[in-house]
Formats: sequence, C-alpha cells, structure tokens
Amino acid sequence: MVARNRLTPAKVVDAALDLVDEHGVEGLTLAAVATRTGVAAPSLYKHVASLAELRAHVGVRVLENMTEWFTDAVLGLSGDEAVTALMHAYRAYVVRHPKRYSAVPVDPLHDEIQGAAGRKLMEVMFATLRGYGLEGSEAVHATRRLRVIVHGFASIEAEGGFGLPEGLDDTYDQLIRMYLDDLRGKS
Amino acid sequence: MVARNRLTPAKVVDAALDLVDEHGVEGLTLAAVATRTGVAAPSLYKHVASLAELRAHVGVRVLENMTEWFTDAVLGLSGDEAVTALMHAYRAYVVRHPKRYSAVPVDPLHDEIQGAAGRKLMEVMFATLRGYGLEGSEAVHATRRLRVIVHGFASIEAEGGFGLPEGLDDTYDQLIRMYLDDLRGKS
DNA sequence: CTGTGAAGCTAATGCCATTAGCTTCTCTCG
DNA sequence: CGAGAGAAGCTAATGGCATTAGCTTCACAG
Repeated sequence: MVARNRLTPAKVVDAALDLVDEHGVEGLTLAAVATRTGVAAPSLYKHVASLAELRAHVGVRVLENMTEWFTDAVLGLSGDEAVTALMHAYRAYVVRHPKRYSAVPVDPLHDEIQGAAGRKLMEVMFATLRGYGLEGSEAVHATRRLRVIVHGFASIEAEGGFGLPEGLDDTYDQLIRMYLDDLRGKS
Repeated sequence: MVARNRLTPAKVVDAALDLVDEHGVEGLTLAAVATRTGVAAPSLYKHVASLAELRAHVGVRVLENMTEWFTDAVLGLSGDEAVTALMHAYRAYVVRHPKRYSAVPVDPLHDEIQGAAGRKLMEVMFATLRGYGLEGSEAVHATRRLRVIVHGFASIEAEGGFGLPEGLDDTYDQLIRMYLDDLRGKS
C-alpha cells in the first residue's frame, strides 16, 4: 500500500505550477510551496534538489503541456491549415496561462533537465511544416521564423506589452498570413 | 564646489547596469551595487527607493540607449533601407548586450517610470514606417508586426535559444525580406 | 563661525534558501 | 510476527539579502 498523504516530486511540481499561475515566477518560492503542500520548507529537499531545479521541472511541465496541446491542435491537418491551427493554438495557450508562459526559459534546448521537452516541442513545429517540400536548412530556417513569430507575439501579449489590446486579433491574423505567404513564395 | 566622491542616483544606475551586463538580472542586487560603489548597502536608499525601482531605472537607461542607437541607424534613410537598417541595428544591439536586453521588461508602456522611454522607442519604429502610406490602424499593425519580429528573434538569440548559431544571419535576412514583402503586398 | 540638511554609517528585523542531525513511520525480509 | 533499514518529515541553525530606524559627519549657506 502506498501511503496516503505522502508528498511526491510530482505533487511538489503541481503546487509550484499553481503558484506560478497565480503569482508569476517571483511567487515561486520554496517557503510558499511548503505552506501549500502542508510541509515544513526543508522537507521539500527530500523531493527536489533546490529551488533552481524546481523551476526547471516547472518548465518541463509547461513545455510538455504545450506540446500535447499543440499536437492535438494540428492532428489530422496539413499545409496552411496545420500551420494556422498551430499558431492559433500557441497564442491561445499563452493567453490562457500568461504567467506560466513567462516562466518558461527561452533556452530550454541546452538545459540538462529541459532539453528533451524543448526538443519535442520544436519537433511539433518542424513536423507541421512537412508537406511544404522544404529541404535541409530550408526547413530549419522556416521553423525558426515560425518560432520567432509565435514567441515574439505571445511573449509581448503575455506581459501586456502591446498598448491597448485593440485589434490584436487582426495583428495576429496578419502575422499568420505573412508567414504563409512567405512559405508559399519560397516554394 | 560639488563634493568629489559623492554618490548620485546616476552613478548607482551606472553600477547596476554594469552588474546586469556582467551577471544578468539575477546579479543585480543592492548588496552588489553597494560593494561596487564603495558604500554600505543601506546608504543606497538615499539615492534609490528600492531594488524594484532601481531595476526600473536600469530599464529606462537601456530603452533610452536603444532609442539613441536606432535613431542614429535610420537617420537619413527611408523606406526599405530604413526598415532594414533598423532591424539590423536592433539585432546588433542585443547581440552586443544580451543580458542587458533580457533585463528590460517587455511591458514598459504602462510602467510609471519606464512609460515615456518605452513610448519613445516605439516612436522610432513608427516613424521608420512613414513613407509606406499606411493609414490609421494599418500603421499600428505594421509597427506591431515589426516589433514581434525583432523582439522575437532578439529575445531568443539573446538567451541562446536557437540550437546552434549556424545560419542565424540567413534566418534574420529571411525575416527582414518577409517583413518587407509583407509591407509591399499591402500597399 | 554656526547650524542645517543631505549622505553616510551601524544595528536590527524579517524573509528566504539551504544544511545538519534527529525522529518517526512504513514496508520488507527473516 | 518482529525487527531494522530507508524514506520522509521535523526542528534548529546559518548566511545572504532587502529594508527600516536612528545616529554621525560633513559641506555649504547665511
């Protein structure tokens, strides 16, 4: 029998993610996680090596969540439809969880803990561009351009960086069209 | 006569900016600024209200610096030449000062301290697009798209977010061309 | 020559992460 | 059934940091 109220690394990350969603990255503190999980702060070290590591695991959780969400969004679609769906899904995720998105480091690829999760997310983007007949570095460039657009827009919107939210839907539609035209123009 | 070794708010921000450049935002601590300015930590409060305020002032400094740099870059140019110069200047600034760029909040527009500096920077972008005959909200959208691209690329590059730096120049050139084509297509 | 205000200092508080070392509980194996 | 080992939790202690309070000093103005 597994004990009932036992804390696990997963539960610690759950609590941490909730804190990030509610109060942003600055709100993620071991003291707060301890309170929320009903445990003394030093006890957390039985499940997590440090605050830094906990932050990394939260990042993994978010990256995996995004990957799942985006995969669902593009399943069964291809070409412009798939790209459009992916871009809308990306924005929708960030609008729904703005603080969470701001907490994910932009450079997960070289991180020991987050590397795999980051690469999987990139894979989804890369795969979505299949069918455009891009070869070698062309595909890499196209993926990068896509990432620049979705991340650029999302990170600004997540932090309220556009003045008024007036017409943001239009701006995003224009970005999507710009990207699709660009893909087409290079074929 | 003004005393020689007197600390001033400006000197405090100087030291803070150096710390950010060297060790990133996390490295910006009042204790470190105190050491670097040769003063006891509490003495800083004679010049700065809090660590948060100091961070905001560092942000202002960077925004002003960027504005100056970009203004120089586009002076005397117009149309595609001006846009290209602005985009290259943006990337060049961030490559030269990556940690500094990461320290600037993405939402300076609504901040009491940084609002004016943020708006001036946006003004430069907006003005660079003069001459394309964009009317009303068209100009707003075009400015936003430009910002999305330059910020998206720069923030990823600044944190080493692209896998290898292979071919990043090409990727950026493609983004510039994409944006220019987009501007042209809408005229 | 004096006194006032700014700039600096030391002492103290409180929050947080992290470490050390002890206790307790649970499951496994004899 | 009965240890005993290992995991998970706890309290106490340390050290870094921001911030506040209240004192001292010093340059300058009158």
